[in-house]
Parts: sequence; structure tokens; C-alpha cells
Amino acid sequence: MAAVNLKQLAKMLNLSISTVSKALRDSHEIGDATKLRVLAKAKEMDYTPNPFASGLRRNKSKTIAVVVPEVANNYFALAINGIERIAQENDYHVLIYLTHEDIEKEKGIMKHLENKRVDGVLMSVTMNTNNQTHLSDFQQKGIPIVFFDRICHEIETAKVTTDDYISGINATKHLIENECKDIAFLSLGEDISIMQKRKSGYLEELHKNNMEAKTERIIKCGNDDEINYDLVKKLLSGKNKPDGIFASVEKLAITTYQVCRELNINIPKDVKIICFSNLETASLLNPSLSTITQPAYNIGKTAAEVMFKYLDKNKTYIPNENIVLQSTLHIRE
Amino acid sequence: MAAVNLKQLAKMLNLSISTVSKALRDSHEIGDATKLRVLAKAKEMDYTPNPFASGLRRNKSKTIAVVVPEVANNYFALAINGIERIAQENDYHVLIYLTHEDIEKEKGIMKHLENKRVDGVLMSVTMNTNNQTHLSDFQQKGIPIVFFDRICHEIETAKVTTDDYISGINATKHLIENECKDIAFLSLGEDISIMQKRKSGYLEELHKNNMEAKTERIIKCGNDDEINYDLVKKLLSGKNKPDGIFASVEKLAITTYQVCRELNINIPKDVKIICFSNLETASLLNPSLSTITQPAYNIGKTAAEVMFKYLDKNKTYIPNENIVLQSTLHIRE
DNA sequence: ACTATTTACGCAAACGATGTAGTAATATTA
DNA sequence: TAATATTACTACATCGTTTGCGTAAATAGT
Repeated sequence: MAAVNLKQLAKMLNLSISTVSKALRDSHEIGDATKLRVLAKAKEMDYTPNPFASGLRRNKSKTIAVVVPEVANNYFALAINGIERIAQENDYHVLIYLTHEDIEKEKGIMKHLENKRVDGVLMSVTMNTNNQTHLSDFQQKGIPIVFFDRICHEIETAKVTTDDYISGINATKHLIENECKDIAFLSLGEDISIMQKRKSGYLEELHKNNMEAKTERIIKCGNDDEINYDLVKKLLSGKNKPDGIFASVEKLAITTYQVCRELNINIPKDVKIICFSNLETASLLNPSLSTITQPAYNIGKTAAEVMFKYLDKNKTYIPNENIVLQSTLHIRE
Repeated sequence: MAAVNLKQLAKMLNLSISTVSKALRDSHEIGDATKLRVLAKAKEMDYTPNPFASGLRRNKSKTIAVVVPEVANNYFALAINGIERIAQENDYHVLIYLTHEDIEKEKGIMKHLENKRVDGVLMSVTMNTNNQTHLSDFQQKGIPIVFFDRICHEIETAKVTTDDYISGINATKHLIENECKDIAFLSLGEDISIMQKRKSGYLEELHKNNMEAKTERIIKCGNDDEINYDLVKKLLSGKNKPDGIFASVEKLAITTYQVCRELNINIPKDVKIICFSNLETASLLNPSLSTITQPAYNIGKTAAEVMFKYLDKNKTYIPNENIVLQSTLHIRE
């Protein structure tokens, strides 16, 4: 019932605690016969070391934290999937924290993690994270961070992203090739770098095609779905409406679909939509949705791999490194 | 940089370690003036107790584990959302483990958790979990489990589910009311209780309507999406195909949609579909999908609340309790 | 004024695992 | 054969907190 500990094992075997400990860690100081005896008894007794004791002693938690805005989101869910896979392979545990796009919550979570509860943090910042002192403070405590997707440029560490600028260009190009003359960009927050890159790609492609970039076509959406709904509704109401919409994130595309249905706007005849998305059902939507799909699973996997590369070496300092994975454009509709 | 500990705080304050510790925990043994002094210094120095040390000493991890088959799944993602919310409120941390419907992985994970790393486990078992010795063994170690959705009847503890039997009846009734004469049931695994309940509801409603329940109309799908695809394709190929499909889980409905598209089967004219789902985009599918939507967020939230109700009281034994939340039928198409 | 009680603090022993330093006993070398 | 090295183990301090117990001083009770 109660878990056995080293002391009890040692008593059963008539050995000292340290001998048992060393035998279990396969130390060269212990004879082979003894090792076998210890191993057998440990298995028999179902012994596993107390993680708090060894964590305290070795100052290692065998745990990483994942800090993301949401989990009920295909992108982050897949990324977590990739992270968890690599963590299991490395015999690590994964703590999960959701910020719900709230920077204050993000700060609070990082404060909570400062006390060596985790060996490292994988994170995607909030859409509102425009100040990074809580992150650099955190790094100062000697715990490494690796960013994925929603990165923070100002922090020196490894960052795993996708080619957002190129994807922004490609998405816009796709709309232009389909004869859109007036393309709106639905942005989620303004501060985070992926938004800026996606928007830059959008603006660049408009410029290349001598199309005017009107400020009123850049809609700054936020975390509140109802406000977003109203913003999109306003955009698509009246006669002066765009004929193409580039939604920077999945949920804004869904909102757009809902608005179009309410306003009886035909997709793709009246307005064409493209968005960043990992929606499995994109092709089954009415009509099917063209997407830029990020390799979410691999992003998570890669971020975790980079983290473990340093954790294995006991390095808490991770130098700047930009790892860029390719998104793929899925043309549908 | 390096985190301060009690010893350093004590030295700065010219107090003993125990006084500082007690002051921070607001013990009655310590004078008010001293408490204030300690608190101020602790805040100034940004002190937080080392979780491993206190975990070791108090035999409390302040951590719960969530063990689920998948996270890239709207249902589980929402449930995790609810769990995380309650955990944060209780100042607890959430570890996440994915079984990928693999019972061996589930066993391995439980083994890993036996050593007091967590104070409790919230779980939804694998579709293949037909044997529960690893779960009862786990309970024997004195760590409570609370099941949600995919429960394990044989284990005595609290279980949070939805009214799957009623929902199975309602879903089937809905198809019958829409003039389906030959309804197939797509099951995921056979062993888990929610499947049995949903199927019972299906069978009961067929019976009530004097409709024959043919074994070949109950399709046993599994974890491999390609095999599932072929199974559904076989079901819908040829002339003797059903005119209604009740998919027991979301992904099987998506598979069905995909098959219908390939086979050029018109939904809902040729075949009507209903499924258990938390898909946000269900209403935007082509055509929109009727669903039984489970209150996933609340299920997670409730499961966590039950867990903390016992953890707060330091009770590791949770008596049998069935908490049933209502699913809602969303008629669409 | 003398004992009883309360207040406010310190001492030291846990919690369980790890690793350094030490020690017998045996083996190797000059 | 004496000096040295190796082997196989044990004792003990340590990680940072918590907590039961002890105790001096202050306060209260008679």
C-alpha cells in the first residue's frame, strides 16, 4: 500500500541506504551480485524514488511547463501533442498553464514557476504581451525558455516559428489571383510578432500588385468573440465591403463564416476567405475554407527537442536561434 | 539571480529559520511585529518556498494529473480548460499525459504517477481499457482518481459523466423522426461504458419503434483513422446502405463526411448524420451537422471540483458518486 | 511574592535520496 | 614483503521546509 523507500529496501536487503541507492543508479562502486539482488528486490517491492526527495537533492524537477493562451484550439492542442511526445521520450513530465490571452495571468504563472518547479518552459505568449520584463526576470532565475509560434524577440533564446511573412504573402497572393480587389486583414492583437509578420506579408503583396493598403481594412480583433463578431459584421455590412478576407487566425475565420451566414453573404462569390488554421474540418466547411496550415505538431515537437538538447547538457542558457518551419497553403473552396 | 531560501532570509532578519517559516505561514506562535518584518523582507527578496522541499516534508505535491486519450480533440481540450481553471483557483498545478488510446501507455503513465508526484488524478480511460487492475493498484497507493466521461465502473470513486443513454435515445429518435428507416451506429471500441450506454440508447429507441437492430449496422471503429475510413466506406458502398448514421464520437462523423464526399453521397438527402461532438464549426459544415454536445468545460470543471473537495479535507478515499450532466441536442442540417 | 500561564521565539529532528569521504578487505605492484 | 591500488561497501552531511518540543521572558492569577 504505502510506497517503499530506500530505507525500507535497505533494511530488507541488509545493506546500507547508500548502497541501495547506488546499486539502483548502477554505480561502479557496487558489486554485480549486489546490484542484481537490489534490482530484484526493488522490482518486487515496486520501488520508485520519491520525486520530491531527488528533486530537492539534485535540483532537477524532470518537469517542463507549457504556457499557452488556449488549449481548446487546434493549433495549440497539436503543439502540446508534439511536446508531450518528446517529453515522454525524455522521461519528463509536462505541466500546462493557460493564459487565456491575459498578460496579467501570464505574469502570475511565470512568478509561480520561478521557484525551480520546472527545468524549463515552452511558451507562446499572449496576444497582449508587449512588455517582456516578466520573461527576462524569469530567465534571470536560471530557467530556460523556448518560444514557439508566438515568440518574444527581445528575449534571447531559441524560437520556433513558421514562415509567417512568406505565408502572409502567399495567402494574399492567392486572394489576388482569385481576383480580389479589396482585401481586408483580420488581425489578433498588434503587438505580437507573428501578427506583424503576417501583416507585413499582406502589405508587401498588396504593394507589389499596386493595390492600396487602406488602414480601415486592417481590423484589430481581440480576445472577445462578440466584439470580434461586431467588428467583422461592421466590415461586411453596407455596400463598401471587401471582396477578400485574410483572417490571421482560425477563430476569426470562423467568426467571418458566421457573420456571412447572418448577413447572407455568399462565400466565395461575394467574398473570398483564407486563414491560418489547423482545422481538421476546413475542407468540410460550407464552403470549404482555404487555409495556411502550420505544422503545429512539429512545431511543438521541435521546440521540445531544442529544450531537451540544452537540458541534457545541463545548460540553462540557450543562445538565440531561429528555427523556421514551413506552413503549407491548402487551396480549397 | 539565485532564489533565496529560508536560511538566507533568516540571516538577513536575524531570526531563526523556524521563526521565518512560521511567520510566513502566519502561525500564531509568532508576534505581529515580527510577522510584518518577515513578510516585508520576503516580498523584497522575492522569496517563494522551494516546492520540492515542502513537498517532501508535507507529502503534498500541489499537483494533479490529467490523463486523457487525446488533446487535439475539442471535447478533451475543453475539459482540460475547465480543469485548469479550477486548479489555478486552488493554487494547484496540472500535469498532462496523453494515452493515445493505448492501454499500455496508460498503464505506464499510472506507474509513473504512483510515487506521490501528484495528489490526485483526473482521467478518461482509453477506448481499450477493459481491465482495471492498473487503476485499482494505483488507488491502493493512496492517490485518488476521479473519472470523467470515459469512466471505469469497477473502480470505486466519483465519476462525472453525461446522460449518454438518454442522449443515445434522443439522437436515434431524432433520426427516426426524420424518417430514417435503417440507422447505423458507429462505435469507438466496445469496452468503455459510454459506448455501451450510447449504444443501449440507440438499441432501446430502435426497439421502441419496432425497428430491427441488425448487428451489421453496428460498426466497431477503432483508433486508426484509415481503417475507420474503410469501414465507413464499406458501410456506405453498394445499394444496401443505411439512411441514417449515429456517430458515437466526433471524429467518426468527420470520417463519415469525408466518405460521403468521396462517394458522392448527399447529406442529408441520402443519409442523415448525427453525432456526439463539441465541434465549434458543426453549424458551418457542409451541410451543418446535428450534434449532441456535451458540456465539456463543465465536466472538467466538475471533476476537478470534486477532486479538490476531497483533497482539501486530506481525504484520499473518494466514495462512489455519479454526477451526471446534461448534454444538449443541437438540431441542424 | 510566588506560582501558573501565555507569548514569542529557537533548536533540532524529520522528509527521502544523493554523493563525498572514509574504511575494511582483498589484489597488485616494486 | 612492504607499499600501494582496487573493490565493495558504509557513515554522514546535505538539499530547503516544516513542526514538535523546549525555554526564557512577560503577563496573569491567587
